[in-house]
Amino acid sequence: MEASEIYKCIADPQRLRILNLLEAGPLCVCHMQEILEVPQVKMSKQLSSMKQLGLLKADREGTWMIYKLVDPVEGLITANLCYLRQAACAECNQLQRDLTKREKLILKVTKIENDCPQEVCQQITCC
Amino acid sequence: MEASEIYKCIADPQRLRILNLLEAGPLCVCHMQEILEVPQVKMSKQLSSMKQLGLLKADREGTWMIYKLVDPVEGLITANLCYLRQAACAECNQLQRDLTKREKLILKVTKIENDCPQEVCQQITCC
DNA sequence: ACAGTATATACTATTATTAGTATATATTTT
DNA sequence: AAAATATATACTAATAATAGTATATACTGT
Repeated sequence: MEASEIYKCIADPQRLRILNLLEAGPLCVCHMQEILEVPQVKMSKQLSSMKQLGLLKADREGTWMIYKLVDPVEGLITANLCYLRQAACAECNQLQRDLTKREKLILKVTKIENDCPQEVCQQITCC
Repeated sequence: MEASEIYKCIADPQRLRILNLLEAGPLCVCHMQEILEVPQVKMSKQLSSMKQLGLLKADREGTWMIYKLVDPVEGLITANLCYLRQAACAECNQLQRDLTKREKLILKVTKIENDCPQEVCQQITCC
């Protein structure tokens, strides 16, 4: 895979947010959709293009589709996310907020609604 | 400056090559043009867009325009270049070749032709 | 002032990317 | 088998990015 393809992916704020979320752990489409507040089509199309690129993979769990980060370029994505999460720009702040939102959402669907994909709710570190 | 703008810049192989060259030291347009083997218009337009973005700055020296890297995002560009220069992809190999070509060109225009911008030929480390 | 060299810009044509609407598929539940 | 939920795709419209040709500017040396 060429480096420019990865950068092209990161270069879109929406896609960067997706990478940021998935770096923290697998998520299904509808939850990402809820966190990022985007229409379903857009989310689905972005995920499918990133999957085709080789940056993500997906497994079905019932009607849910669970997406995961692959990071085929040996740490390039991870290293950049690590940098961006503590950098100072509007986009970077958003990444941090998204992670917080992710935590809350997983807790809610797991503990309150009791309706969460296995692979997602397994991520809860403690109570 | 937003992160996505920098990534959009890096995402173009040609622009990445420019950043890679300038990270090694200032260069004038015609020399970059010679190393990258691209038409003058293309080089000029890319440089001007990168300058407008705030990634580069330029100083005139006679008829030459000397471009320099700014790296306003505190190490983000440098860190990625550092990574890419030793990574394994076609684009990454090109970066290394460009640096070699740069060395040779600077030596040639300095020592043989004796016709090199001050700021450029100052970079020669030793004989 | 003129010719030569280096660089930049305006304008146009071409191609790539994104967004939106509608519809389709896959799975589970009833 | 029908309804509900989650996700994906086809198609079209809109927008952005790139490339190319021609021309302009800026400086130097004669």
